[in-house]
Amino acid sequence: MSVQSQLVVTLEEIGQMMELLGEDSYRVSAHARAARVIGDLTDDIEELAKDRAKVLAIEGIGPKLADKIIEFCETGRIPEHAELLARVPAGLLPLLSVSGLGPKTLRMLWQQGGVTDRASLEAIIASGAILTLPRMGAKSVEKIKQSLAFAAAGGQQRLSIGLVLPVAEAWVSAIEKVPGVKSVAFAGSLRRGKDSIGDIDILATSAEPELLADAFCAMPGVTNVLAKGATKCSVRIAVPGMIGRWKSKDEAEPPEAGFQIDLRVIPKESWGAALLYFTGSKEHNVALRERALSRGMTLNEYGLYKLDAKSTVAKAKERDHEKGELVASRTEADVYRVLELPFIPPEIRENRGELVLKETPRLVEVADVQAELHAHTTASDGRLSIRELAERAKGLGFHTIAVTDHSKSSYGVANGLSTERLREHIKGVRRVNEEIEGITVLAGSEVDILADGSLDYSDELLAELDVVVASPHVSLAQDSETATARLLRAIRHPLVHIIGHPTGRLINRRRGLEPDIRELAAAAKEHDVALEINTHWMRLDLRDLHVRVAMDAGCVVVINNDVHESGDFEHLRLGVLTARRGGVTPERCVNTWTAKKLHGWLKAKR
DNA sequence: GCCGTTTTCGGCCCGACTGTTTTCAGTCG
Repeated sequence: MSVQSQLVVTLEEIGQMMELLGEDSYRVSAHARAARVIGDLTDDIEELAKDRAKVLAIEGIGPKLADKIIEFCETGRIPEHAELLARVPAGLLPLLSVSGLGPKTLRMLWQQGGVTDRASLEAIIASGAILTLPRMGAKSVEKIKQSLAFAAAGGQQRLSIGLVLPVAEAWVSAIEKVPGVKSVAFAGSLRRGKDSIGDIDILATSAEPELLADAFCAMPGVTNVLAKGATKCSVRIAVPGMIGRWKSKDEAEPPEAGFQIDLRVIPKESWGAALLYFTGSKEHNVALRERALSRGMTLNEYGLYKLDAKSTVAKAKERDHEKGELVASRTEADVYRVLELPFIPPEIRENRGELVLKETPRLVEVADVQAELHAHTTASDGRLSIRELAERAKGLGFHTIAVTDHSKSSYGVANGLSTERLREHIKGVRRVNEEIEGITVLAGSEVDILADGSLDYSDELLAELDVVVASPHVSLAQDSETATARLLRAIRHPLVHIIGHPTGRLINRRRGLEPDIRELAAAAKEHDVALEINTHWMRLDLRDLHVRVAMDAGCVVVINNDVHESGDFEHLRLGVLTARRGGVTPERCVNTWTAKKLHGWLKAKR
């Protein structure tokens, strides 16, 4: 784990332990916020820590937290963390993530019920002793019991957006068919395009809210109704945790994940305010509400209200919005406009600097993508022939498709091509390119970056190819320093155009390499190499924060579907969401370029 | 513990639902 991730965990734990000790909630949230901003940092925290002023410049970091952060970077520890660990049973911390168990309840269970970990919690539930504790009735205990069982079955994990998006879309269509329903949309992290999703938030307007609530809770697939009210319902459904080619043959079918769907029914005049509110992120919302307050307004999910002259913050606190004049609520854009902001695309609503934008950024869109530069055929481990691949790409309106089958080291796992087979394959690609009209078919390779950073084919052979995608496939547990050196060597190779799925991570399955992305991005900029955003739902690699680093460094990216079969082209939207989260504009994404510009870029390395 | 176009002290976003309560605390998003 990098120093940055270790620091994030340490700060989070300090906050959690303070919370369990019942300390001031603002100190608790200061630590939680610090953990988040450190986690989001695209600068090297160890570098920053050498200059106290730079640490203090981080939003939400004051003198005390700055000292703790610097001490951690210098010594690898924060004394306060150890002191707290001596006072709080370590076994309590994981219980905080059990749904329905909050800090107050856990603290009470600890101090009055002797609970110190999961086992002791289960014991007082089994013995019935828990029922004698304050606010612990039969229903509450049953909920805790269920949540524990649910967590033990692995039910609380986030799932890849690629698995969740189709489920959410199916639910939206089902809800649209309920009588009385007017508008339906999903919001939350799904709308923001995060790579993994914890639950689905759906927003609806209806002429008959009660009917909708009943219908929603009775939908096929619902395994559990968690809450049901007039405007808000929560249910749990089952979602397969894994599908497709990433499951090894001897692996048992993974358990279905219990997944939560929240439905909010709102008046149609509040649509924009509600969509804004439920899309989040929470941090973006908090920042918006603070902005509203500073302008004499208050924002909630029903609208933006102007407080009259004398009623500023004090009036807002009375939660009496009847006295305020509604100034915006119908569309998100209306709310932003009154707050003197441009429309902020959902993907960048993370309170990572988007509130200083003067105009809406023109982020890359699915329709901008005109080329695929990473595709496999039956020559290695793909399902399509060269021609089928080219026809499919042409059907999507692409001007260019690159055939990039695996290289020789991947023979065992992906039927990688020997030198001889690649030479034959190039001829086959050239032939199809001659025969087909309306699309350029390029000869390339997804060449393995070996453990030491060397490439899997000779330079002489690579020079015959139009496109070289260099990717790591093996030795994905290397330490950070080795991984950085390995990838830097590939970036500096004069014949390489693209670094494919740079970290090799698989969502929920494999951590992958943890190279210094800042160094890679700087080198990629210098050598004009594109870093790939691999769109496969299991990869989404580069991930959003890495993309942001790449954009900050001034380098270019490519959004590649890593096509193995026809359906893989449909992953494009996932990669585009990730790119947008990283702030990618079309001019910085090589496969949105015209054929002339893209081909010129490729030829510059030949 | 942080922060400042009314503040260097006194604030810190807002609302729905549940369960255990006779008016609200806790959790969640």
